[in-house]
Amino acid sequence: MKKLPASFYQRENILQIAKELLGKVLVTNWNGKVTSGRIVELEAYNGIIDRASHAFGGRRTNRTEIMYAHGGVAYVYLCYGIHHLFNVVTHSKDVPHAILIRAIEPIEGIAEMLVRTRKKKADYTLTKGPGNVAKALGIVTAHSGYSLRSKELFIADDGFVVSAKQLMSTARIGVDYAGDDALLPYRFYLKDNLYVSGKLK
DNA sequence: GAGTAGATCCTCT
DNA sequence: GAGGATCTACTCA
Repeated sequence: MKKLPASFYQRENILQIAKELLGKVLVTNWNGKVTSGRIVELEAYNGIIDRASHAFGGRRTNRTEIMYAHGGVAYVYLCYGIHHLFNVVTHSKDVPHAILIRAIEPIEGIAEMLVRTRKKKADYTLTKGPGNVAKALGIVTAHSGYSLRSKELFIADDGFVVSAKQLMSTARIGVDYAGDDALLPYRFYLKDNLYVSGKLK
């Protein structure tokens, strides 16, 4: 397990980063409770030219300020008053690129995830969907701005290789308000993975 | 199995 | 004062 270097996040091509982030392992370690999971679904938000992004048009507010930081930190925000959504900030300073982690496949600390999500048994709903990912990993808005190379929160490479056959891309979910930009194929996921959100087939 | 309402609160206008 | 990068549970069939 190797933590991804800062240089991984600070590249310019967010789609390239998004593809490479698939299959990596997201780990949290709050108060000694380790939970981790493999990233199986995510969406890219392509900065100021992306209508679906909070930073569209260069909007800069207290909330989105984190997106303008250098790559390699977390951007967490509250949606619908209930769900914490975890994003990875990429690119260099002042370019608000971010990648939303939509689903992971649990690896470590499943018992702890069950407690956090108040579920009775572990199934594919445990970490399916962005709201559940943050909940299972214990990520809340207070962690926004947190480094992804810290002791408590990081993304690592455990040698898992995503084959070209598994790599799927589609339009993003839940961004109908974004007009034509909602159609961009910026959502990436691993084919046939149970934890991928959206319609079950 | 499909469709929809309700939860619930921070952020920006 | 409105609405959102969502999820769950409940209804109805």
